[in-house]
This record gives sequence, C-alpha cells and structure tokens, in this order.
Amino acid sequence: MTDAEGAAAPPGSQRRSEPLSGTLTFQLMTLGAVAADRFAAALAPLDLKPRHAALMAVVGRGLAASQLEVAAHLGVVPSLVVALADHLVRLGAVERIRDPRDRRRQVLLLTQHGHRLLERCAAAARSVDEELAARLPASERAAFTRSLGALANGAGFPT
Amino acid sequence: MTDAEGAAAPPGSQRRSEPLSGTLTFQLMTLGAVAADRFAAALAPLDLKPRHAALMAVVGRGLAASQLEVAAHLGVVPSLVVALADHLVRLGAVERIRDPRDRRRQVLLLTQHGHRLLERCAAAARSVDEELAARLPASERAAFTRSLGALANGAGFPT
DNA sequence: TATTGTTATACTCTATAACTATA
DNA sequence: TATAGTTATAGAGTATAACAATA
Repeated sequence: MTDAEGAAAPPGSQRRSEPLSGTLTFQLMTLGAVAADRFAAALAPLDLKPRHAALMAVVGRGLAASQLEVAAHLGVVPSLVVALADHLVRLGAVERIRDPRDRRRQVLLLTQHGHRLLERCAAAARSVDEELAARLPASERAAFTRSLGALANGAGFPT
Repeated sequence: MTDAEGAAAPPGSQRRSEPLSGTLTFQLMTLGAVAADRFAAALAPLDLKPRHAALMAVVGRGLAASQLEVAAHLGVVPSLVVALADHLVRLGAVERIRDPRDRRRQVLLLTQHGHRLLERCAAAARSVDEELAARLPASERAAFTRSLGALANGAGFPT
C-alpha cells in the first residue's frame, strides 16, 4: 500500500505527505481554541474570563499567593495580574492583603464568594467537557484524559 | 474512600470538587495554547503564522476555493482572509484568479512555491508533535491521536 | 437588489516601559 | 540599589461597518 488515502494524486507530483490537519499540533491548537471559546461563553454570565478562572484556581489551591507568584504560575506578565485581580476584587471574589513581613507584597486570597465562583467555573468547564466528549466513546475517555494530562505535564504549561 | 487526594480539608468546608485544572476543557485550552505558541515559533522563520498555514492547507486540499469559502471553512470573517491572502500573495505562495463565470469571485490557488511552503509547515507541525508527544508512551500515541481526531470532528471545529 | 471582495476602523488581549512604595 | 506592584502605552490579532464591483 504505497498509495492509499482517497483520490488519485497528480502522477508527476511530490509524493503525498502534507496533511497538516492530521498533526497532533494542529488538532490540539484547533480543539484548544474551540474549548477556550466555549468555556469563555459559559463563563460570560458570571462576568468572568478563562484567565480569571485560572487565577482563582491557582490562588484557591494555594499554588501561588503574591501577585508575582501568580504571574509566574500563569506565565503572564505581572501587570496583567493587576488587571485580573482588580476585576476579581470588584466582584468580591478576592481580597488583596498586604504581607506584614514585606509590605511590598500583595497576597491574594479567595473570599467565600470567590470559592463559590470558582466552583461555578469548574462546573462550567465540566459541562463543556460533556459537550466536547459527547463524540468520544465512553470507553476511550479515561485513557484520553490520562494521556492529555501526561502531555500537559510534558509541556512547559502555564496552568 | 470518601476523602482521598492529599492534605486535609478544612472540616466544615464545602466537600472538595473544584479541580478546574483537571477538566478536559481546561487541559485542552492550555495545551492548545502551548501547541499554538510552538507552532508559531516554528513557522516564524518562514514568515508565516498558523493562520496562513491553515489557509494554505484548506486551499491546497481543495476544500475551499473562493475567499468567502475559505473564510467559512476557517471560521473567520472574510476581511481577515483578504489580509492573510495578501500576505501569501506577497510571498508568492498563492495566486488570486478571477472566476470568469462570476467575476466577483477571487479563487485562491497555491503556487508551486506555496505547495513547498505548505509542506514545510506540515514538517514544522510534525516536529512540534515530536516535542509534545515525547512524554507520551509510544503505545498510547495512536489511541490518543485517534481520540483527538474524534473530538475534533465532534466539535464545530474551524479547521 | 444581493453578493464578493475590499478598506477603514474599533475592540480585545497581552506585553513593554516608566513610575511608586517598600526593602 | 533591588524588588513588588501599578499605571500608561503600544502591539498583535481579529471583528464590524462602510464601500466598490459585479451579478
């Protein structure tokens, strides 16, 4: 089977191999954009964007406290964290607390409302999960999710 | 095992369940961004962005001919296709040909150089694939790629 | 009058650079 | 002098709206 895959190739031409669309990279890029769009749409009623949810997640799980730590963890620039935190403070989801040992540091803390919001973000993500995975045989889902996790760790991911 | 997963939870608190970071949606979003960044970096020396590669791919495979068709296929607005095509024309990768039956239509055609460039885009994607999949046991890759393809079809994907 | 493509403009997201306050 | 945070500004990417040519 030297020449499979559908219609005839122009005989003199380059031996087929292009299929960019078949690469992992391309499919991850595409699906990632779809996931991001749907997640954003699901968060919109909460007046939140995916970045806000990500910030709340790292703060809520204690992975980062000061704004600089959050920026590093998210892989974004500190000035962006300021804007994201400003919004979350306006919503009453986080509080800024000056570290008494080093008054330059602003420690971010989820309020109770913040925890509830974060929970609703996660619920939104899970419901997008359902839509996305609908076409995936239930038997494949676990393996897929596990592989996806492995890939996410392998990459320099900016959770 | 009602209470697994690491450290103790504050006893009075909400019963854990948040892990936004464990959702398919979140991981696809994150990995998709990583894949897009790396692919963009790999394309930069060619003076191309992922969108240009996507355009060349749909035109090269005959999935869309007129700019409007390309826009629909890519899920972008027609004016963006104009800009992308302008750039590709400057590079000598595509030609615009007025459809003689309907002189409003601009049919996009890959030049020979365009085919070569598209091939190099695909090669770039495959090399990013290698980096990304490095952490994935070879035995899992085929299944993962297949599931990913299934998901991509299930979504309203804007290839 | 409707449609294809184009141009001009605006919006969103994020980064860079300059500045303030603490250390 | 160096660091955490902030503000002001700029850039990339994409959309919306107005317009031209053709149907």
